[in-house]
Amino acid sequence: MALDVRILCLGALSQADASGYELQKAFKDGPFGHFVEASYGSIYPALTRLTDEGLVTFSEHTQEGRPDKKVYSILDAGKASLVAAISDMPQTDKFRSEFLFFMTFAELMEETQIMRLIDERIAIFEDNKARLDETGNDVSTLGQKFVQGYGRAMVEASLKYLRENRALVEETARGKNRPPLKDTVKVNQS
Amino acid sequence: MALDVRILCLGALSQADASGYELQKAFKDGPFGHFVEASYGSIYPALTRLTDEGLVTFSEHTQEGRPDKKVYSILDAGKASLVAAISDMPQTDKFRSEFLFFMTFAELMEETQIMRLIDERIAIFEDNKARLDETGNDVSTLGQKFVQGYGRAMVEASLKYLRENRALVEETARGKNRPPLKDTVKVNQS
DNA sequence: GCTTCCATGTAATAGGTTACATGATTTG
DNA sequence: CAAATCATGTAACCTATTACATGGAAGC
Repeated sequence: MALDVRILCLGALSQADASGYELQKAFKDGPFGHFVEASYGSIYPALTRLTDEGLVTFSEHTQEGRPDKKVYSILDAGKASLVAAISDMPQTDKFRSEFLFFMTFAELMEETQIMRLIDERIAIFEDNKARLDETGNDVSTLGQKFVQGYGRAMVEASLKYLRENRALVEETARGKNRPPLKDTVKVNQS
Repeated sequence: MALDVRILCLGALSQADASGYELQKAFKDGPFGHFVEASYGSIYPALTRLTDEGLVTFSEHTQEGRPDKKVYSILDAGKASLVAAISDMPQTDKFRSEFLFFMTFAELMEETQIMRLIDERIAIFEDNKARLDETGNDVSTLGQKFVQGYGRAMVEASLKYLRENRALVEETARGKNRPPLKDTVKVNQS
């Protein structure tokens, strides 16, 4: 698989040296955050293996008041490996959404639950948006800007859709003389 | 995990009886297509297990000119199980994009490769859009319409962003007296 | 004639997550 | 005083993918 945790680590290390701990944070909150994820249980073994393969090195840093850490740096072989990886054709995105699956069965839920689902969704995307704006400052290359812009476009489109349809669902749930819910979903047909 | 293949199968079977083969097709091309996926290697064992647990049954259908098939139906216990599953709070979406990861390292690629990447992406989304319009006819419930509309909104936002930025990247790649690529990415700031 | 579609199923393998173990320090 | 942050690592587990096995019929 082209996008395993090892390649992820190489990608992050190509931009800045980091420890395993920092890599996890970077995947979670950094500019990769919205389309990538990895746990410590996969990052640490990946770094060990990358070291064994001669793609990265590390130096140990002793810190006062904090645990020691290993700061990894990418080697030329690692850079070559990254370039090779991004020369393959990318697989199609994997998007797995429990929210959308749940919403498919909206008729099995109560209105209050549906609204709660949508509201939480909106809150999550507002968070995402805020985080994108925060991290906006430390992106510099064309690629990073493109990716960030893409993320922002998606978040904004999601929020727009959710807000428009939230209002419609709410209205319909309140009034009883109105046409059935299923005819009121507002779809943005281009 | 709330959204494993077993729940996926229950969800699909709550809407219509189907064989394992048909379920895979439904996940791939049907109304779930854009946010769910499952292979035969996971569906068949899942159906066996659901049967053992008394959540579904099947009847064997012998067909002329075609292999026999087992058509599965959801039982009341299965429906209850599905309702229980969608009562949990959904996990946040998992979105894993090789395309975006690759694009992050655009400076390591040649312009032609970047353009190829973007063009293929656009083609994929146009396909998705066409498929959404095709399957648009057999969705009927509020939930299905909501989910479909969401998918359409995402696809359209993606296409819009890709097209706008494709043009910009192309222009910048052609002219040499222009500002560097990294300053030209068009971001839709709300 | 080759490929795709129909149809089910198993085994090997890969890949990851969760939980655990450990422990000082800072923040609430 | 409890919780979160920093920091690394391992082991058990789970889940799903890939490849394989099988085979007729229909479409190109």
